[in-house]
Amino acid sequence: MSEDLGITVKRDKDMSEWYQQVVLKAEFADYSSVKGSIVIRYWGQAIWEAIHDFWDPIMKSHGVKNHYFPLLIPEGLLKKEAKHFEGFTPEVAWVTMAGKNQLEERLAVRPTSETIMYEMFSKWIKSHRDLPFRANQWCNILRWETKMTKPFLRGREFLWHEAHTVHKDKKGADEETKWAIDGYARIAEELLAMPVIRGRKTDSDKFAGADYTYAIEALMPDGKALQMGTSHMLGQNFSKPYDVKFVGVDEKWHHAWQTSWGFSTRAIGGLILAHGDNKGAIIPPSVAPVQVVIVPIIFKKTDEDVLSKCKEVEIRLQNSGIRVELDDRDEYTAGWKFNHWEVRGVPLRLEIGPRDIKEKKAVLVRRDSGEKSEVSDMYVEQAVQEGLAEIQAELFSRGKKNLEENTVVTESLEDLKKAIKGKKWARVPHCGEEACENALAEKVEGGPRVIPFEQEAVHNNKCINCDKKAAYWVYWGRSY
RNA sequence: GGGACCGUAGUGUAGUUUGGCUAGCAUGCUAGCUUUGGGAGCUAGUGGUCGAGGGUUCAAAUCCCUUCGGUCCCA
Repeated sequence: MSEDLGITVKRDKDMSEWYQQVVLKAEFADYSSVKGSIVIRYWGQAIWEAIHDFWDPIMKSHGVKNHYFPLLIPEGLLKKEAKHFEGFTPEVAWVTMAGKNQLEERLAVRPTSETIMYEMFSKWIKSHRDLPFRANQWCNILRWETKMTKPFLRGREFLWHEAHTVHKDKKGADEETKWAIDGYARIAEELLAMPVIRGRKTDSDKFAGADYTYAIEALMPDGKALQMGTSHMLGQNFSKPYDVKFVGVDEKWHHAWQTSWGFSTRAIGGLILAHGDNKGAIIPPSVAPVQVVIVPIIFKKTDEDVLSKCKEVEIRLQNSGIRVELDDRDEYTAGWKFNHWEVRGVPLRLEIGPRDIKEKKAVLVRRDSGEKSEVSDMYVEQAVQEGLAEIQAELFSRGKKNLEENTVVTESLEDLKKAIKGKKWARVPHCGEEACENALAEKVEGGPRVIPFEQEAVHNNKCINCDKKAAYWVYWGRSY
């Protein structure tokens, strides 16, 4: 056995190196020849599809209709909302040439699609009867990051879904913004087994062009926060320049109220970071491309029996709606296969050998705990179902524990510094003023992550940085 | 925005300080035999524009410059 096989660094020792090895060795993704552009391989793509398959029907039943809008946005169109343009300008890539010819107007490769969508919305929406209007697209976007790219977590090109909604009044848009962030929390918590904090971004951190931005933030095991989804209340900031308006019941024209919200492949990176261990990834059963792998333990004389039993069990599990794979490759030993599937994070492994057949049982092994148990052949389906449910719950409660143990609640600047040094984040009172926030960022590593919806009383508390009265509790920490 | 380190076969690396042999090793891959309850063994074979471009030199993986890519640290 060589030391090079498998993951060669401990997760706690060097999380960055560990993460990179898991992504590559478990075939979630591979580097392409363009910096910050990764190839999402089958293992990562399957998880993205699982997220899609969970969320897409929820959106549809909420009235969202899927569309596809063009990749390229003319500069003039992108510029119409000034703050939006200013915010995205540093990261926009431009198409300036077509063949040998310079284009008359350069075209932006979409960093997000508000502008190109709203130009169309203004054409399509005429009456209050058209509202609420909800359009979504699953697509790729390009944001030209210059530094610190990391597969899934920060890259130039990534996949996401972006939904854009139009409402007749502020109330409708406010409610929609909240609905979306609650939905994202469900993806994170129910599907990906990652507990998150829901809240509002501080003004310095909100989406360029929004009135306010809601976000969900998860805490990674290295103490860095990961923003996993955002929902923006756009107010009338876009409806005015892009002329999205309707005739109300009062027979007058009104500018509409809008929201936009997105969730990206970044979540895949979060999932790997959040659940993995020294052996590799651990994928929550709900999104695992393979939920249980059957590894036959084969000896020459009996291999026909073992293989046919494995096939039988595979079909039985399939019929119970379980994603199962039989690893019947004869070029690898059983031990090799164990490691192969462990790096990839398959939640359960079922071992079936001659001994098991004789005793009418199988050996079931949990990826999260390594725990082995013998299950009677009769109850294999049930045991697998239960095992999957237990692992899903266990991963979530581990995450919950990590979140609780690594959240410090303090009103002291020193304790905040100590928390950040100790790879935690902290919930602290803040006055809410941007200058003060910047001053705090000078003193303490990290930045404001999110103002949680659930607020404790603040009236007796002073801002952690200045002596003014605190306006809210905010999570402060380093981030991806 | 500032700084540090790294780039040699599909993968991981030795060699670079002090320029000089046919660029070495492991793993992978291919074939055969053998083996299988935690990355098996033997034999034979395969695989390299030393990231790219330029310079110095009789001679460059090695020294110099530029550039691309990767990683980390600080703001």
